[in-house]
Amino acid sequence: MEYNFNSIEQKWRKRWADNNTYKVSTDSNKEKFYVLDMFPYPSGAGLHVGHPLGYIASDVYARYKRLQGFNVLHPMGYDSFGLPAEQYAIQTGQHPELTTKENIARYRDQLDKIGFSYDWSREVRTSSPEYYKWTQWIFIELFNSWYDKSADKARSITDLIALFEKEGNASIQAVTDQETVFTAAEWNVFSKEEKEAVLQNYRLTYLADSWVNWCPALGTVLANDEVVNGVSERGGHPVEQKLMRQWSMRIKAYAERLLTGLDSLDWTDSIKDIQTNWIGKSKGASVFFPLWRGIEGEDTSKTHIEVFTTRPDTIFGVTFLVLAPEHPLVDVITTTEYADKVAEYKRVASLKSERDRQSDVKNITGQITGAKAIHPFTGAEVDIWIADYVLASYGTGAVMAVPCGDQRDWDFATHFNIPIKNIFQDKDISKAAYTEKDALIAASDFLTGLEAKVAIEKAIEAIENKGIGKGKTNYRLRDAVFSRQRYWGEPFPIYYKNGLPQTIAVEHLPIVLPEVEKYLPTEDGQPPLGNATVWAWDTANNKVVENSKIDHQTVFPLELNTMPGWAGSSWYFLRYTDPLNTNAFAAKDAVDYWKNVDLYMGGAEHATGHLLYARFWTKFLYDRGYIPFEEPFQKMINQGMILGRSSFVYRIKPLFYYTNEDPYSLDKKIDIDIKKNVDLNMELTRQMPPIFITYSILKKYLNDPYSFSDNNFNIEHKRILKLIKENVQNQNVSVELSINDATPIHVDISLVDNDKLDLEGFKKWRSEYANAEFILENDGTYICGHEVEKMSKSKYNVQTPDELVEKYGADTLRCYEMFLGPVEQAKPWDTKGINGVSNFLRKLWRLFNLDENGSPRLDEGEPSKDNLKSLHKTIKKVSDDLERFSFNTCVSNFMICVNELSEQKCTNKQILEQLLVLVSPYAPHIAEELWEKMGNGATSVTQASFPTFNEAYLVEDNIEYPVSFNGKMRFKMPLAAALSPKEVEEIVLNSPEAAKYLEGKTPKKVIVVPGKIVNIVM
RNA sequence: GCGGAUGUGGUGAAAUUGGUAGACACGCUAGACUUAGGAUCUAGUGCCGAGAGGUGUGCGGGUUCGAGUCCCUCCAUCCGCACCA
Repeated sequence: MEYNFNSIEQKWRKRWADNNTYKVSTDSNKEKFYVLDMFPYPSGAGLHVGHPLGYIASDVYARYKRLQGFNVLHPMGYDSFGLPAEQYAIQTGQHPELTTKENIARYRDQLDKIGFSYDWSREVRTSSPEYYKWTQWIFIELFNSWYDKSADKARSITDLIALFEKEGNASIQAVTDQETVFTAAEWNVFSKEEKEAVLQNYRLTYLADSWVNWCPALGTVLANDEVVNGVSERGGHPVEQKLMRQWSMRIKAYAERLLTGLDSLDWTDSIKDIQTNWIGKSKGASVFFPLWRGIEGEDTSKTHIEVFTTRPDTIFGVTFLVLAPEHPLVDVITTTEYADKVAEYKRVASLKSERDRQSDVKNITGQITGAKAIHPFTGAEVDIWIADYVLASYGTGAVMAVPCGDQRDWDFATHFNIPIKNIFQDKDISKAAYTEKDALIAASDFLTGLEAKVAIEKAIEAIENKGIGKGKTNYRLRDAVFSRQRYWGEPFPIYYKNGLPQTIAVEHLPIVLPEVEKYLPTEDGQPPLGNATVWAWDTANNKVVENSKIDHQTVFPLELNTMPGWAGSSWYFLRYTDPLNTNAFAAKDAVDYWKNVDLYMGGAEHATGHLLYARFWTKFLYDRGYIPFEEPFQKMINQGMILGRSSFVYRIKPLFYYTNEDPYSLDKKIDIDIKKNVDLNMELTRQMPPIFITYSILKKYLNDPYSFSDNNFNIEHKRILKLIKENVQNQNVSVELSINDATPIHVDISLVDNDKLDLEGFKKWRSEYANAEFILENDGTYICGHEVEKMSKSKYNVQTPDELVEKYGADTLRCYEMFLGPVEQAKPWDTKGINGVSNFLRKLWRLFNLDENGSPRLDEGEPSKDNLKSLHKTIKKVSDDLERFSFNTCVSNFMICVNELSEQKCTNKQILEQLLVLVSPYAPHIAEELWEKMGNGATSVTQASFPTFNEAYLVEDNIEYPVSFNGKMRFKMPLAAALSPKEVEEIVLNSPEAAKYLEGKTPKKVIVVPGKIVNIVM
């Protein structure tokens, strides 16, 4: 009976769905295992073969864990809010909800064909109100929380208010933007507005004016990681800086924990490094430099510039200060003498985009302000400069310049002839700054003679004792802007009363996205929700009502922004544990049981976005006691991208010229000739069929154009040339067919097999190629060129999983994607090898020796020693390999096993049954079918147990010892495994094979590694 | 510039703790069978060489009886960060 994958796979897809084979429940005594794929955004383009790579790997692992007896949670859903659907809506007027639904249906259809073991009853969609109700709830929880540094966790804002009422804010250790101090008495008489203004500085999500990446074309704000090279990641539109009132997330509060938490995670170093880098921790000190404005008698004791430095040990090397041009004190301190120049410098700096400022490193610019600061230790006066190499957004926006120890300061000082003071013992700083930390400090009062490490501590101590600063840790991580001026996102559960944000109680959630007529920003620049006519909050009836009812008494305007893409994806893994819960984001027992994700599979491109924000929200929910773990994703594997293999045809154009006018002559009439010839070519080329040259001839030419001669052309070339000549009526016209301007043209990969072009198909592909002529190989084929590129429609190299499932079956596709190579690695997609995998499954099928009715004719007796050895070798290899996520080598070993069993003509039932279980995570359909045919119809192979490895079957009586001389393997010698190293040595040395290499000499040394190798040193 | 990853046949790759480099496939070559299918089977296939043999894991060096694997230097490709004080 033939292996008919199409009907088998269809049958089992239906059977699994009907029987709820992959449904899991919390209620279980089994140990849990949580396998999750990164949330896909359902794009209109559907899936190509690159997408399922990670899904297949995680599915194989999930199935493997099930066979091992774990209760495996393996869900799938959609990150279904997002810009593309909105862009499409703007263009077509089609509601994003509709396109999103269609795209999801398409995704689902494609996913279903691959045979994944998802529990679809747990599907979630971020854009469904039942889901985003809880996204809104988390937002409110963040709004109602503050970060207590002394407890090092988030706490309820009501605790904070109680503290304010009792003791004011002076002694509260919080992560806050609050600068002024108030007493309990003062707090208690603050107005409601004043109180809220203060609380905004403490809340974990808060309103603030912030500089944002404004994208006018999209009418929205983008996060830093959504901006690539100054244009929007999606769409490539220009982005500018704009000050806007926005919701922000106080992620900075978690900077330290996000950093230290990385140690406990089983992620790649590369991702951890990216996050470490992004958080950007630096230890040092902030130091106050008192100002001296040069005006006699003025009290300057209260005015100072705060700088941040990581090298307080070099403070005696300070010869000037530099402020960022945007620093608020610049205008205050600049003397009248330099006012114009400073204003001009600031103007020029403001014109430069962030990108220009970054790329222009070589051009050193700066402006002296005329103001001077007092060195807090030496009392010396130092000039204060402004320069755009200092960033307003980092540290304090001011640096103490130590030109002897910092290269940028050195460059600046050298450029402007500022003195450089050397404070390093025996180090030359005439050519460059000395930036290493290994020098002894010199000429630095109490720091002289100390090493940097000691001196840093000493300096901080002195700074703190003197009251001129303190040790400080700085983070590069910024608070995250959380507002988007978009339609297709979660609405905020916020309305405004007297301009103050008010939250809506959880029992009235979700606040459902309103209908709008247009998805664009309003004419007066409001976000798209400004177009909604029913978008006001009625506090009396607790519902959304018409805008016309707004009276600012009981009916108030709702927030017009929506949440960013990362809101819904920051907690979705929690929802899968209890997706239908209407009373909580998930029931406590569900979260407590499933906990965090054990294996997370997805791309590395979310390193600073999703993976950081999800960690932040998880830590927050942990702090507030909602979940029992601090990290969302314990182990992560980043699958590599699958690249496309594009195929090319090469078009050449004939060159026509008048015979009586040599095209290469330098005649006086050359201009006229050229024009005549150009006209001739334009006219005649249009009449000619398109001509394509096979790649192998072209390759010869490209490899060595100089020695390429007409002899390399074959008879085809002459035929075409003749054909063209016949087409030209004019007798005075000559023609050449040169290949040096051959144009590569992408050709659809479905027309190419093994680099051979389907000529008839190609002619039908495009009407302009209908009469194409080809310069072919001698065997009459056309060989295409190829290149590895990203998969894209325009390159005609997209391979969809659907086509392959149709042609080879889902099991073959699954095995082949795994067989390609290590999952983490980027690799080109090439269908060439898929036949090999398809053959493997057919060979597996044949092992079962099915008769015409599909009943296997198997041997029910005891398996042979060889059978057992082949099987147990595979059990060991496959379980070892799966434990280290080496999916590709498993497939190879299945092949080896099937090859061996075929050779042994094994039809043993026990052996084949266990083999099926081993293979089932990779090829579930064929495994189920054969499992059933073997008489296990009552159960599914998914309920089987992973076979147990028995070492005994692998024990060898004889070992083929490789015998090396000086490390080079010369011959092999079969010897009894029981022999001692000494005995092995003797037998080998006395063998005739060895004599050949010994040449009568006595070896210097003989090394015998029992069971492994013999090495003879001559 | 800094940090990370990767580099092995014509191709995808394997070699888990230093122990037979190239398993398993693709492709290619030759052959068998055939009602000519993109089927199946057999043999061969890193490179150089007729052969004996030599040589070989990006380059160069080192440690070791033995190195794809460990150490040092350099090169290339990809990714991330980048005036970060």
